[in-house]
Amino acid sequence: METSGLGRESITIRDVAVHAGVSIATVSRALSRNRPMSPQLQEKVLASVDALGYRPNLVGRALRQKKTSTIGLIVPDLENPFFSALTQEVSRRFSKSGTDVLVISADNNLELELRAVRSFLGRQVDGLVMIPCDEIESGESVQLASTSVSTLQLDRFVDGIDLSFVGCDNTAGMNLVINHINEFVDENSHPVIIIGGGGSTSSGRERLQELIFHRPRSLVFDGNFSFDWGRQATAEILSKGIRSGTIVTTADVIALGVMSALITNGHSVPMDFRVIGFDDVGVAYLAHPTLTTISQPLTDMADSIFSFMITKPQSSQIQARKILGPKLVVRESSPT
Amino acid sequence: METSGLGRESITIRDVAVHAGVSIATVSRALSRNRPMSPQLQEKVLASVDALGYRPNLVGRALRQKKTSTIGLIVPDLENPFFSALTQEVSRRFSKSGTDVLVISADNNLELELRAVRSFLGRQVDGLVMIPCDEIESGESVQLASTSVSTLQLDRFVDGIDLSFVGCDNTAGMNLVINHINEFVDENSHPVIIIGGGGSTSSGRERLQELIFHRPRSLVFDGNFSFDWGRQATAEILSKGIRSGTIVTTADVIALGVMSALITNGHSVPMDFRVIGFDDVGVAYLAHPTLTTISQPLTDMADSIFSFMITKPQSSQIQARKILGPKLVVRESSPT
DNA sequence: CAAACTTCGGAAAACGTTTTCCGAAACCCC
DNA sequence: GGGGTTTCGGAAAACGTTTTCCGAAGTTTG
Repeated sequence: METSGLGRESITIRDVAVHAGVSIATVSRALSRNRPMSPQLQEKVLASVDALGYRPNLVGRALRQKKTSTIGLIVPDLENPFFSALTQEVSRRFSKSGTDVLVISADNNLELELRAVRSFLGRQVDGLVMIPCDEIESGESVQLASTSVSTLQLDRFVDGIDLSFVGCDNTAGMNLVINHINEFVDENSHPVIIIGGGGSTSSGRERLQELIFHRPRSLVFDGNFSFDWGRQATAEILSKGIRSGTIVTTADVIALGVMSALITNGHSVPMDFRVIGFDDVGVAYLAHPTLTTISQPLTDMADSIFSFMITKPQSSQIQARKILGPKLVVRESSPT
Repeated sequence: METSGLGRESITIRDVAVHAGVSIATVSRALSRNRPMSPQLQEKVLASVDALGYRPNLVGRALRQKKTSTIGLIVPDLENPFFSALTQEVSRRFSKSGTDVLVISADNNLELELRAVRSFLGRQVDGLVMIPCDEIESGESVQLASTSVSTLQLDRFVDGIDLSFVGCDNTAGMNLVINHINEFVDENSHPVIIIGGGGSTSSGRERLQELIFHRPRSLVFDGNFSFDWGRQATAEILSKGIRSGTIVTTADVIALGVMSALITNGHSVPMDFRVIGFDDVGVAYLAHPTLTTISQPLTDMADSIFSFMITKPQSSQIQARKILGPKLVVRESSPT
């Protein structure tokens, strides 16, 4: 009787078969209920499984079935609270159905993104969900992914690639913002300042475009989706001598950076500057003042991704796009 | 010549072998450089690999090698910015060495945590890193994990389990806080209010204990690691008629909730209440006022986890504990 | 130059499953 | 009770790799 030791020999289906005095095929069937079998035999096998504490080796199963019960999710940056919330939501949705979601953060880096795709493909994931880093440059990664496995784009898409997409309607979202600011902005006396971000992503571009379309005479800055960029852009604004206005951003992380910089420099929000974000991340409600923003339907997005994924055997010609409706949440940073 | 279609037949090592006119063993060797071979043959094989765009099936490899080049990471809650930052850091560290980190969020749920362990074990991960949900109740999960695979505890540990741990020195961290508040707290006139969280986790408990030990006469609240709990506790404090003091919390997320609630109710930080957090998540610097907190050495933690993991073949008797030193970061929320 | 190594490619086993195929037994229906 | 159908367990193939083992060359050595 060897008491553990370093012996990490795991029990296989064969051990169970021997213990129960049946063939391995029978064990497999008893567990998978793939074919009806006599109850007493089934019970005998299950008893052995229990006695030995057998757990199937999913690698072996995957090799045989050509199916891993796993999907990959590639996010640009886990530290952006919007993406971590979305990740959580997607995982939750899939875990209900028994498929695991494996997450890799590309760290906003195209090379890492491509590596992530390759890794997932090699691992034979059953599907791939990508939030592409770049509207153009991620083309290679997305293309590679989509030719080998059922692939979905989430939140952002790559230009010119015929591939299903799930995301929120950024244009509609920005129109809500426009309507909102129209309530207090007098075009001539009260400047609108636009701080974009992620201009090389589809969502960043869509949001920025819509803003500029409706407010063509605004001062525009473009950077990336980060706290720091918000802070930096604010410094520029202040250095131009601007001391009041409405600052519309394309993401909460930017808006939070903006508010932080404004307040640090002694300017009041919303008295001097109104600030508006996009995404409605958890901290938007926590900031001071609380941040007006556009709320994205995270749960709906996750649900859509899920149903697209399981009904994938559609003709690959018909690529569906699911665009979900965002909502305006007015808070202290931009009172009417 | 069939132009794609739905045919998702991937090329295997056999196809490469045929194309290059060699055996599959040779192809395998050419790719793995496992055994020296003549350069011209190697080149011929590599050319075929390129021509066909062959990528090895990692499932097949894993089955044969009994090794997946994969580790699992189980976090309690991805939406807590501390954990998402830590996750990113760990992933980054391992990806340098070619092993993928698969992440599952247990959603602060013991059942999901156990399921995550089982899933990872079935997937034959080479190692498992856990941030246990509960100091006691996670025992079953951690035990199960550690008996089957090389397992490490990160940031939190389970009581009474002999298993390596990497984390920061919470006691030392709280001592830094104590020293800091001693600079302005007069024991009798200026109350210290303690808002704990995660009392059923080792880190939450350690932090709270140390605080209570040094400030035994403080008002103490205990809840969980969340914005909402911070807000809720603040409401209680205010309802008791307390209008000033120093509020020490056991996590930034709590502290941010506290500040938010205080300011919403018209109380000033730091004039009326000083507030202190723990973790130094990104938003701590963004809040208003900026939050005094204890900074944890995330990169060092990831590095330690990595080196523990690769040098695992230590005798399982000698369980190492790596405790890293935290740093105090004084910001606007608690001036001296 | 024969004997003893060394080098290097290929055949085949192995990893742990699921599933196809077979054949034996049981059952049913006139 | 015999032919046909159904039921049900087991043997073996298959999934895509890596690696062990062989044996045929080539190379050294006394």
